[in-house]
Amino acid sequence: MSDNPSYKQRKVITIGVVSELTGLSERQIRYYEERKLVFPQRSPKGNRKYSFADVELLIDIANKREEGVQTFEIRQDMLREERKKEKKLRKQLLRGEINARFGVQKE
Amino acid sequence: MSDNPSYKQRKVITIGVVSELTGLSERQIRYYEERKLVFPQRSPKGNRKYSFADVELLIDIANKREEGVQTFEIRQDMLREERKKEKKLRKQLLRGEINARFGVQKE
DNA sequence: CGTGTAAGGAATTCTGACACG
DNA sequence: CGTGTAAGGAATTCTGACACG
Repeated sequence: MSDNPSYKQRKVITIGVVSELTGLSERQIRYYEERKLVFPQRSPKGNRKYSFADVELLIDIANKREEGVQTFEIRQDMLREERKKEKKLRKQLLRGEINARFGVQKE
Repeated sequence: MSDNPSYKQRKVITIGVVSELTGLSERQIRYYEERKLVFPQRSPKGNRKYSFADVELLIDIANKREEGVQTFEIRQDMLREERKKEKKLRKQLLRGEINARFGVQKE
């Protein structure tokens, strides 16, 4: 009751901390954004803010880069994955499985 | 599998973000630390880092302050709560309920 | 392509202190 | 007691660019 699991998604971590957490340089992190692999939020004054999910994604990216995978390919794979998930979700929506899974919410 | 729920406890949020999240001024947040209500971690260069749990605690503190509760009393209540939980935990340990609850981990 | 670095400026954070009440 | 503020310095972050490969 009240334990919000969206901690993982909240964008609250500054780039310096992300750098420590991932072992990547700030330069690298910003570059991966340029290549559309990560999408930090911006604070009012323009500072980047990342989520734990972003941190994990960046670690995955770092691993792929070590294997020699180019940012371009990483992006392709990510886009494919996304489409796959969307497709699945659309199917579920059609079948009304969402209600079934979570129980029908009556206001 | 692999979804670490310790997001809530990781100290990664800078004081500026905590201020936005809680509505408290940085001055207030630092003062509550002085009064031993919150315990941020320090980065190598001395910057404070907070967890989501800290943020929630600070929100609770803010609510109590609005009700006129003094930091001194808030601290007392927190210490009492802690002792209560420790007592409970000690009991469980004696009974071996920990293993029962989580299943026996064999390395 | 992916990353390092120096550059200059703007914003952040820190501490210790004075203020008011 | 709890919080605001001005002060001065140190660390952070930002962008655009040049460099190497």
